[in-house]
Amino acid sequence: MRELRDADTKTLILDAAEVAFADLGFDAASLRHIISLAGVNLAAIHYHFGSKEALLAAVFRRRIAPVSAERSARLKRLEEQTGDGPLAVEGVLQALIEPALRMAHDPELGGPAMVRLFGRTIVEPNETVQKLLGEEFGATFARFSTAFARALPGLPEPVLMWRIQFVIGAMAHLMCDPGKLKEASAGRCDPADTDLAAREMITFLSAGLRAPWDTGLGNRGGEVA
Amino acid sequence: MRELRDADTKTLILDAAEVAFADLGFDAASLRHIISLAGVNLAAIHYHFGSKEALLAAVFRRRIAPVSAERSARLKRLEEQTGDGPLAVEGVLQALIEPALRMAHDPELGGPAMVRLFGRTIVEPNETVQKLLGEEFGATFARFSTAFARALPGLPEPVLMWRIQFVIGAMAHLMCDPGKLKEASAGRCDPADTDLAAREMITFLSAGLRAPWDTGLGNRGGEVA
DNA sequence: GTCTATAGAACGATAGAC
DNA sequence: GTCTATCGTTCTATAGAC
Repeated sequence: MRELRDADTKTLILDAAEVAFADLGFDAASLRHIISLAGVNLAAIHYHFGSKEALLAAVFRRRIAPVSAERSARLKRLEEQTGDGPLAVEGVLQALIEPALRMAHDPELGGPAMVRLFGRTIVEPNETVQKLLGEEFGATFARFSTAFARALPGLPEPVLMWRIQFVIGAMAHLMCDPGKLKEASAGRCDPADTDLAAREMITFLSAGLRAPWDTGLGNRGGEVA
Repeated sequence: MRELRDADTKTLILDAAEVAFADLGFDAASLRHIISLAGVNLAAIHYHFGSKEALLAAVFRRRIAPVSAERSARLKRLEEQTGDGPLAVEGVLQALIEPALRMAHDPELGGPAMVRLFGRTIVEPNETVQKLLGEEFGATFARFSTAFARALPGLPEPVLMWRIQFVIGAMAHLMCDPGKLKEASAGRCDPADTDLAAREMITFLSAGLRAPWDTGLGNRGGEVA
């Protein structure tokens, strides 16, 4: 466990970069802004990380492993408890959402800034960032796609693909810009209440995922599970 | 109707900026990139628009008025047809989504690039861009918030606020990065098929909006409408 | 209105002393 | 490992000729 009181330069940079990338986006967050937040020298970034791009990768990798592990563990537990039947959609969503939102309450996991950065990364237009996202999230994405398919037997695969994109979009939007909800609701909705946020998301998204689908024959597909 | 064959400098710049801002984001799309797309001089941008920020505002304003008008008209028609009862959720979603996606097929309305830009703007971290979005979208947002409330009587307002954010997030993600769905589905889902996209979105989102809600007392709220 | 030329600032990255 | 100083580039914005 690293002591905060004498955090080394590398950690100071990672912490500052996390906040800067989350709030401003990759392009707009300059190395000079990051060093001023971290209270270190400009050259230190290149010494420890090599480049801006490598810094983002380091920030991301530091936090994503615990989240991915927790997601995977929850999914595995759900699968074991379920046996051979279809998975509960809510359970799969929980395994996807809660480990990400849990970061907000634990500075060890990154805190609220890391939640924002996770969301931001998904909608970041920069190609380098998207490549990094694919490398770091690809396995998790595939794992959950399969789980959703097993939770929604009968749902045609293309329809599921559309719906998974909606799930990701809704998650990303709330995670990367929680201020918007607070502002729109004049403070009555608090995105910092992550237990509530998870519940609201799971309620909404599970209903969406389970919606009857259009068979393309003018009729509707059956209810799922 | 403006002739494309001898479009004036101002229009050339607007067209190029639309594509550049949509694909790269506001910060990453440089004026030099835009003038090279447009085939005009760098000074021309400042002469016609004054600043990069003012250029984005001009790009945005040129296209948003027809969309907002169409959205409002559809909502009004729905309200007139409905009378005093609750609005159909699907109808409200249609009025919100279809006018935006319709841009893709009509170069007069901006084409596919403008759909991407609409989505991109929503998730753009730049403060200036968010201020512009608030000014241009605020009235529409308020109008549709009211319509959703009327379509979902009994749904507590804070819950509705959460759900509207999920709707916006799902829309924005699909609009600003249609390539992701195509890639994730290995080409089997085509986001360019906007009729299908609208149907999939409306099916998913209306089910989410209508989901039973948690009353906070351990029981569930009634079904809506 | 359209251009060339350039100002002035900020950027990522690096060399080299300590 | 840490720093200062600076390189070379790119950015938005502008001055001024035509």
